[in-house]
Amino acid sequence: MAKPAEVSKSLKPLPVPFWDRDTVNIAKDVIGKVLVSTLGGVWTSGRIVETEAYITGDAACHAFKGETRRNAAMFGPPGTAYVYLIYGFHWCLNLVTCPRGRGEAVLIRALEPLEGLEVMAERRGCGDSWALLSGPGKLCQAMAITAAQNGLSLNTPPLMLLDDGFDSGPLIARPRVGLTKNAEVPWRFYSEISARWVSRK
DNA sequence: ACATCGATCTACT
DNA sequence: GTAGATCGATGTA
Repeated sequence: MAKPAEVSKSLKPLPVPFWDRDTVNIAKDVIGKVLVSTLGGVWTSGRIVETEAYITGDAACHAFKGETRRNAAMFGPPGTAYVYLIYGFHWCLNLVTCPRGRGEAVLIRALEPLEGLEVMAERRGCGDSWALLSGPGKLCQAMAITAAQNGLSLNTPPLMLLDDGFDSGPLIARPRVGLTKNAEVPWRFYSEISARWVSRK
């Protein structure tokens, strides 16, 4: 689907070398990038403002005990989506990182709304832009992301990860949310200047 | 088979 | 602050 008129700057896909580093650094560097969904025939987008890293040897990582049917997409190529259901209600979107087959990923926790606000608000049943995408389950609902997108590339519609050159500035590192295992490590990151859009401070 | 728990969110008190 | 919605993976038998 074509870009809407208001998409201005030089939006470009992330280059292959972007993925060629460790997952914690990818979790930091993906903040500021633009996530686009064209699901449902509607262009919706948001800027990533909050992420969490999940890596090999990390007891909180879904891949910790090896590959299962649920987490299989985590072992796919870098730059693809791992989508899973949490608490029986909410879909969560992860970016699979590299190297392929290690089962590492970055959880997308919050976005600053950019485009398609009306559709996203309708899907969410909520008109407050600050609450539209401020949580992993919320952003999937707003962008119509479900298990149907599990394993898809993030370089082609319906899901795209784009760079418009935005500088997110300094990041804040905090412990990840909702964990019992390995709960202390500060592998949740968010942009200080975008803090109004994050799920929690 | 059954019980428990989890990378959540909303609505209520 | 906490109850409740409800799915899939996992552990115990």
